[in-house]
Amino acid sequence: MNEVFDNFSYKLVHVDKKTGARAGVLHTPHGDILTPIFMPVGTNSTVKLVTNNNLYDTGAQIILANSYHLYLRAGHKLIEEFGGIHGWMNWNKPVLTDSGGFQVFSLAHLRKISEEGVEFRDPKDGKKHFISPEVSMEIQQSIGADIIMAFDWCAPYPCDYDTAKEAMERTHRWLERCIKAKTSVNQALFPICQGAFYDDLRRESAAFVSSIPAVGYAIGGLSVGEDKDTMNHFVEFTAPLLPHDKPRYLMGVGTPEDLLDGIKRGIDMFDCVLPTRNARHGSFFTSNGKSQIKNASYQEDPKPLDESCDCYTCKNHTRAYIRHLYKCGEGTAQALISIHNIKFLIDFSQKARQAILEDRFEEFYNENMEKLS
RNA sequence: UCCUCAGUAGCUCAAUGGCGGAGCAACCGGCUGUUAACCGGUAGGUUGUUGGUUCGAGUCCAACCUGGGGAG
Repeated sequence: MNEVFDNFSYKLVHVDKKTGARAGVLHTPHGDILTPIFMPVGTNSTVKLVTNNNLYDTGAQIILANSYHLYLRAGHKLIEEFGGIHGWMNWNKPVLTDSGGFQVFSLAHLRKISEEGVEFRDPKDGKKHFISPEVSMEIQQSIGADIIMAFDWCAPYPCDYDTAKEAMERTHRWLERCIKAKTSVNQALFPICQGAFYDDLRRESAAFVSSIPAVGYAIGGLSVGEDKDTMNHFVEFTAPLLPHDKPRYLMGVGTPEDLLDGIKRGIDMFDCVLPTRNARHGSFFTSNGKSQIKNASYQEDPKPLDESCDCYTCKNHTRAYIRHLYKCGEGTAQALISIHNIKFLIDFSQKARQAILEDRFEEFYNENMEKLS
């Protein structure tokens, strides 16, 4: 089993004395990742509206792509012919692919689940496709990301106990099938803890996934519509049940506040569509909370999006200019805000890391939570 | 000068003689392993003007004003 992990290692560098927040280094075949880290999402093998050079400039250390979307278009076999996702998109840093498990949740009305797997209808043309743990592994191995995710059943919120239990147990059986189907040694398969919003299920799922040797472990099924207190409870409850010496990935999270809350509770990796989706919708992060470039108050504002940010956008452009572009429907505005939002979250995760290394994460947490609210 | 068509929210247009609406623009908000450059909310009116007919007029009648088209 060990040879599977030869190309990966994780070193827990420091644990903040007061909070237990963690700083680490995850070594992958395409480079090291300094945790805690925010990972931008590039579903279709591009972080929407952001070119690679701009993405490198944000300090992105690893990006996500999606198996389901790339299987439908352009096709995982084609990507494999282009040298896997790194060659395909000419990105030389680590990549993580999601398994399609989130689409069990997000495309709930377009899919049918069975023990064997999930039948999806393509939202674009209605054609049926069947994805099983084995198919997901095949897709993800062709795509060739450094980190691949188990094919899971992400349950909705709210979710009754019986369904939550069924989703969790099936996720566990599917995990075993993923492990059996996986043959590549240059990819780390992360198991996913499910269990919806029930302590006993979360405990059982955390114990199950922890019993399986892996480079890192994910917490799935959160940030699916529940309130913050609920999410924080289940992160706080679940994270300590996962192996202490392995990275913990909280899937689909989040906002700057969510990063603070997650890191405080022992999370090491985050991904979220918010920085890019919100950018396309005109919303940007600042040290003092999010705002909307559409607001009339920015019409003549000569300041950058965030005065304490040194991203390409903030170094070069004013709020007035970006607002003008946005109101004119110029995609450049969305691209500029995307760059800013991504760098903002990555910087934020790395500042948190520095605070952890210096045993001052609690102050960092309090100070930023105050400013962001 | 005459004929003709039109005039309703910032814009483009709806509304049998019976509570004046929509889309866009404006303003504001939401978005969490992307079906999302999306979704939602708010505001916005002396229906060109003045008279008339009518229980009741954006709607019918008259005059005028403004604009388009045509004739001379």
